[in-house]
Amino acid sequence: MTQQIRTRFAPSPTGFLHVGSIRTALFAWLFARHNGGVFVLRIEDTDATRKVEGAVEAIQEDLRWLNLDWDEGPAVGGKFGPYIQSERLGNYKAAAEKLLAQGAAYKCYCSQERLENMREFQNKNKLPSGYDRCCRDLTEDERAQKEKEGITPVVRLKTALQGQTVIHDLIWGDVVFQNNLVEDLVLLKSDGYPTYHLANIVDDHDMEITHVIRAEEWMSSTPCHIMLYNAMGYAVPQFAHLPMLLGSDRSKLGKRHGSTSIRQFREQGYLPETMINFLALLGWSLDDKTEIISREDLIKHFSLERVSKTAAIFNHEKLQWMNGQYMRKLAQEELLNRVMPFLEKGLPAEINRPLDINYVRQIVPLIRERISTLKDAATYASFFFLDELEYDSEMFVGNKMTAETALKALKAAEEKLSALESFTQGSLEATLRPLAGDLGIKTGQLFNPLRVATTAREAAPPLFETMAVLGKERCLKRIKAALAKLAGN
RNA sequence: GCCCCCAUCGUCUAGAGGCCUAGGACAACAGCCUUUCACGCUGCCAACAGGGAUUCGAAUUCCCUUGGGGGUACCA
Repeated sequence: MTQQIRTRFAPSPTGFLHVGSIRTALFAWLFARHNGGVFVLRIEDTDATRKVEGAVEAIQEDLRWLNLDWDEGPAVGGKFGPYIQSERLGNYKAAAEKLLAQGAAYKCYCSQERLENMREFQNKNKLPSGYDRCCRDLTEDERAQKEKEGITPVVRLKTALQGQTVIHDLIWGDVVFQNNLVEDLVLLKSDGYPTYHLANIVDDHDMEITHVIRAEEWMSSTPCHIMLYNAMGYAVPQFAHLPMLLGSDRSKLGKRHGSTSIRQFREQGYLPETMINFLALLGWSLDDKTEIISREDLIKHFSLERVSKTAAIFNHEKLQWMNGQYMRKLAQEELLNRVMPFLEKGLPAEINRPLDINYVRQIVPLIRERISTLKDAATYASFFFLDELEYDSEMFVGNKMTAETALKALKAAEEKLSALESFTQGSLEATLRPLAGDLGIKTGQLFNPLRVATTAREAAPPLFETMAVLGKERCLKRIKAALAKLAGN
């Protein structure tokens, strides 16, 4: 019986979750689920200055939206709780004290100013960067002196000065670092909070995390983490560093690249299943052809071996295409339910709320092939709801068309339609198609002005279905308005 | 500057020495379908960064160059 696999996602509550973080969460979650393991959510709020109000709740909401469930963490608890680091401060302090006592760490009294000067000097003289270990070998007297001066020290790790540390990464293989280049990182800040480095190691150990799955940007501090594990007498977990997510200019995906928080994608009308599928394929692939893959298959087939090492650019076009795929795959009623809130929110203010769901139910099949996000529905379908349409008379005069033919066509259509009892796709087509012939014009020459009259759009769903949904009264009213507009020009 | 890493079509990727005249997808382009727009379908453009080495044989192994990314905080 092998050890139960436990992974965690450990975001800091500094705002809405970034899609890159979500990708990390997804991979950690998939790895746990694939292996029948445990997925832990832990909040890393050790930077008091960056904490954002409500972020802890927002993180959970986004994860729930994506259906990435956690077995232990905020809201669900667990035997290793609490899962919020600011509630575990005692643990880190104890760890720091233990390291201090065994001589594996030391107090550093250097001022910010001195550190800045040091960095500048190092850079200028092409020296390796890192703390110069000024306080590492302070004598008892020197330390007493500093304390007397009232300086609150930080605690730094006493890293090995020689030899090398090897990371056995599940994705990158063995990566070797020279120990003398590993910095004496700060473990405990002067405000009493731990840094990420300390808190992370202590919690991952206490929470029995077996696989640390995190972003590539953590690679370079991993040697230090390994030293920390060793100094604490902890077993070193397995590491898997995920390749970066880049923006279109190949730099770290950030605000400059448009939407980056998962919340923004949600608000733009992307489906959670799209986001999961899309993100899973950023750095992982099943084979040489699979693009659309279900959550179940993802769990079934996910493996770290198939994670690539190359950073990936976030491709919005492909995401949009994929969202269209998922939207079209949704059952009619399901799509209706998802679209409703976006219509309620996105339709022009003058339209009466709440919307009639039975009316929207007729509209959804007409627009589903024509929109690629839920949000698109509001702009695309607004003409179904508006009382007064705004016509651009140019639109009536399309290819091989004059205002006169358009006027003639609309006039004739109005008469025919007024007399029509049943207003269905079939009856409309049966009435209007022959009419074109009677008028001696092509069907397009009749249908196009009619489309513009009833929708005020050049691109709209199929005419007869659209008119049937709009209903006789609305259609006639719009045709009259169009006629007036045309006559006026 | 210093440390670490990466390198296949514009983009996401398949490829773990002969199956590769390098496959799939998005995008682009050209068609078909069609009352518009879409959807769908068909076709097409397009890549192994460069140079050495190993080998009968290299996209696949090694080295160098170049390019790119990440780190270099009392942030995570």
